[in-house]
Amino acid sequence: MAPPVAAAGLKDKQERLLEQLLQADTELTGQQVHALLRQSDLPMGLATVYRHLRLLQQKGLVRCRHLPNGEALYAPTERDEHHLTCVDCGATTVLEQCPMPEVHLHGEQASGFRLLFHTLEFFGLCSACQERQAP
Amino acid sequence: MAPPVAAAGLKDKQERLLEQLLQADTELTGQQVHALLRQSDLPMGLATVYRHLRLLQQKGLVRCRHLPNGEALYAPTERDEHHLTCVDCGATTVLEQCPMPEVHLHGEQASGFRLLFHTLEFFGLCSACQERQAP
DNA sequence: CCAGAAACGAGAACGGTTATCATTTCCAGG
DNA sequence: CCTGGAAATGATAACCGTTCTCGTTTCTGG
Repeated sequence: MAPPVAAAGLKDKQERLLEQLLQADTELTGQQVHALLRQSDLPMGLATVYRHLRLLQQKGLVRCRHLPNGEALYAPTERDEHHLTCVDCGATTVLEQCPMPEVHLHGEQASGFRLLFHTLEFFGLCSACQERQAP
Repeated sequence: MAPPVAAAGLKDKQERLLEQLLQADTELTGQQVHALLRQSDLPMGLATVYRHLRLLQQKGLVRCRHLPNGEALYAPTERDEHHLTCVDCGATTVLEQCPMPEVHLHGEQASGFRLLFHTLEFFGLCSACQERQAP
């Protein structure tokens, strides 16, 4: 009956983590997830956050991409978003639709691999950065 | 006439860097490039290597992707390779052919962006890691 | 040959991620 | 209910690749 507050340690932490990612409207860094959970009813240490984030990846539930600066961003796999990122300032735009709707590797190529997810990212210079370095 | 040795400071460092990447048969990390150049006839500092690597990216001549562990790998854009990476052990396989031969964003989506390159990476579990965690 | 600007590079600083390891939580049996 | 061992946890230290800083060197073209 009660809202999702006040409950404690009921849900598996992993579920909770995934939930957090689903709720967010953007990709989150490990630290951000940690910070959000920190002030929820089920806080968990940074180490645990990263541990489960990796496990979720191995289950194919979470996808992870890296910004030019090396930061890692996590998002639920079911959200099939891809991005356009400026190589200079790092600004990223979400692409409306996956330019590659249905790509699956030819079974053979993926010898033995169990495919979990893919990342398709585009890089370029945003107009601002183009101008800034044009003159 | 003389082999590429003994010459010095003739070529622009940036060209040299690109050359190094072209010669290599795999992607290289910034540190590896630095190390290689270190024992060539045109050594350059680590900072310089990274500086130019970024510039080359902005020119669309070099592509960069990140391994699950965050390391950055550089390769010439003209080498249109993509990979299959194990989320667990990090092992990567080169895909024979780009599963997405000709993708260009609809001009509109890339409002203002000047497209330089893309990275399409697949992630999964290699057979070894699948077995290791199966039992 | 000279002054100002751009490029360099050695080493310090950074910062996100991972490893450590002592402690706590689970659980299946006694 | 106890109990002992295994797995999970988390505070903190360690890592390590990358970026910054800043004094020095190299270019440029006047």
